[in-house]
Amino acid sequence: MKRMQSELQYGSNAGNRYDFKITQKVLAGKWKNILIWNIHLHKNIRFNKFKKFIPDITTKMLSQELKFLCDHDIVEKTIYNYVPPMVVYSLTERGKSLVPILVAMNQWGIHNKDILENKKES
Amino acid sequence: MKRMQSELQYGSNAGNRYDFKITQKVLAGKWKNILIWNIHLHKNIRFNKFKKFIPDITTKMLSQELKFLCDHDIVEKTIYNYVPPMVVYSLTERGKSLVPILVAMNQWGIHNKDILENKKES
DNA sequence: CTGGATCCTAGCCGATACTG
DNA sequence: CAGTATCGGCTAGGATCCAG
Repeated sequence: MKRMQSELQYGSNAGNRYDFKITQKVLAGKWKNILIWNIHLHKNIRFNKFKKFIPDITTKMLSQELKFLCDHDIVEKTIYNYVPPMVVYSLTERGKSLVPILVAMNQWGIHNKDILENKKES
Repeated sequence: MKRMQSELQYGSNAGNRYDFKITQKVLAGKWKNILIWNIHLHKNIRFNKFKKFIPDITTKMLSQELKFLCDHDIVEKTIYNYVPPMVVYSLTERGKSLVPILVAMNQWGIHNKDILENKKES
């Protein structure tokens, strides 16, 4: 057997637990963090509004990532049976508890923009 | 032209700035955060010690990710011209400023372990 | 309007072998 | 001891089309 890993990679043995990996899983990828951030900013968003706020995203990725976040209890969807249908997404309590981390990451990013150019200033 | 993006994807227009993307870039992937965390825990580490603390990593990934972190001024390497050679890695000030974020992510992970199993409890 | 299903590609990452 | 080079699989994510 190569490794009897769970869903996430820990140090395999070594008693090390990298619990931040759980958080990373939820924020990883190109879109998840942007989606959470936008829902946070606007409190709740309808499906098509995302594409207005985030022009580059495709419906596939939007749908897929939103589903991921709902399945992991970060985001909550409310369906109104109108014609045409209306679906509103909002943050769960768990999702809201993620915001401070995104804020911290945002702050760090602002104070460290220069790493984008400065590749190795000898 | 499709999009005149910089190195990172912002919302392309929309005035939105996702500065946490900068931070994500530094913590992204399978190993970068684990490496930073281990250097933080042990203050400084020699190359081969990493493989002791992180058994699953290959030398390729270790070397590659360490280089990335050095190039982005997160990690600092000190070379001692011994025989055999000895190289020690430590966190820069910038790298240390990343630790609180990893701590926060770690805390969030500990308090939200259940998302790993609970896929959608209706 | 709100999605799901398919196909396809670039890049991440692992396995393995080699070097100063 | 401390790396680099090469080959290749897997998967995240984009394009496009279809559906309730």
